[in-house]
Amino acid sequence: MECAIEVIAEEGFAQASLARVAQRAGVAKSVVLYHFANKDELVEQVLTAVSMASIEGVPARIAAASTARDKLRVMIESLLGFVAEHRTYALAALETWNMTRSLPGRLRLVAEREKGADDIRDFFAEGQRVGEFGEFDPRVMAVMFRQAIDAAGLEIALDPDADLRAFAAELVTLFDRATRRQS
Amino acid sequence: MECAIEVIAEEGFAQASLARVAQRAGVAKSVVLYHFANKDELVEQVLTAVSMASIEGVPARIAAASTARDKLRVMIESLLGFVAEHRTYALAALETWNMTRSLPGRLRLVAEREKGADDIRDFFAEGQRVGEFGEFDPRVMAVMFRQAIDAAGLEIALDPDADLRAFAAELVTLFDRATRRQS
DNA sequence: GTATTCTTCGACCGTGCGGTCTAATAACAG
DNA sequence: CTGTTATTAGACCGCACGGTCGAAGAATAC
Repeated sequence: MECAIEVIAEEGFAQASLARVAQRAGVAKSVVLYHFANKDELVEQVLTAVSMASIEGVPARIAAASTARDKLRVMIESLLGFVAEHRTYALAALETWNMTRSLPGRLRLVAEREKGADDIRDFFAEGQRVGEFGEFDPRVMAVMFRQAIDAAGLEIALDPDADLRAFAAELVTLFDRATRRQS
Repeated sequence: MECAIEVIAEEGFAQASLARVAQRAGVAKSVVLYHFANKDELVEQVLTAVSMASIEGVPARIAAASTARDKLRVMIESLLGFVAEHRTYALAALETWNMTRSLPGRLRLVAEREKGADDIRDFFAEGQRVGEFGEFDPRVMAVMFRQAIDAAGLEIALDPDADLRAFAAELVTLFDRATRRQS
């Protein structure tokens, strides 16, 4: 699995054939299929593992923040911190998700991701309810939040030396302004 | 080519084989290769055609706007208007771009897209220079602008009946706030 | 030590891919 | 009508893919 993630991240999802993954792991192709039943299962477990890893410890840090604005900052910094520290994982997640969207029969994964989006939307809605955020469609803001996280993955995909700390800081101020009250 | 765009948009880039495109066009596979040399050329021309179509008339409308904030609004509304009116084209562009990024040897196309990103970055920088925009990294803002446009494509990919007009309105206010002066 | 289970390997299979080639046909120029 | 060119169809090729299978080797249980 580790090897699968590496291949996807470094060579792209399209190049991540079972043979290529097996070669990287130093085993025969059939060994991969012995442990994973079929390729879809491999991909699904990769996606699950990566997304689990990406949000590890984030809920705790969010709970430690008192205000909604602070939680928002923590979320951005945590997620981009993960991308920066686990570039391979982040790239694999980006690649896999992009491909998964178009390939057929992956509705379960899409549904899961949408559920995560709902959580973020609810967070913005709650921030509005308590009066911290101004008026905006929380769903649209949630979509843009996710796009911002994905953008971090794109950054390191195009430039491995990208300064994600500065990028995160920019995103924090951007969303801070975008969620302000008053017109 | 029209058929290629349709297949990519409706069935996904991965399913858009030469045979599938030819079948859709009602011709033999070899006919496609007679007109396009190879698949890469087809993809490249599709991407070119779609991106040309997406910005058709946009420069004129931008020039008609006087302030930078107005130009920003016009850009968002124009691009999302295109997505709404030519969903097939927009979906094909999204699909193709996503795949192209990972596939090898497509550096030319990536470079072209990056040039377009530079233009948007310069637009934001100019807006800052004349004092209309506040302080932020124009490159990051340009990245998020592009992500916002892509988000529109994702919207119609997940829900064909998505209300892009409302989505555009939300984006306009979002970016309007994000580019405001003062902290 | 033997029987059983777990794991690995490499050969193999069917399929669909991008791409080539040949022959037949349609369009057209003189 | 004739020669030429543009266009089409379909058979074909080599390749890489996901996946299967049977035999051989490790581990483990008793």
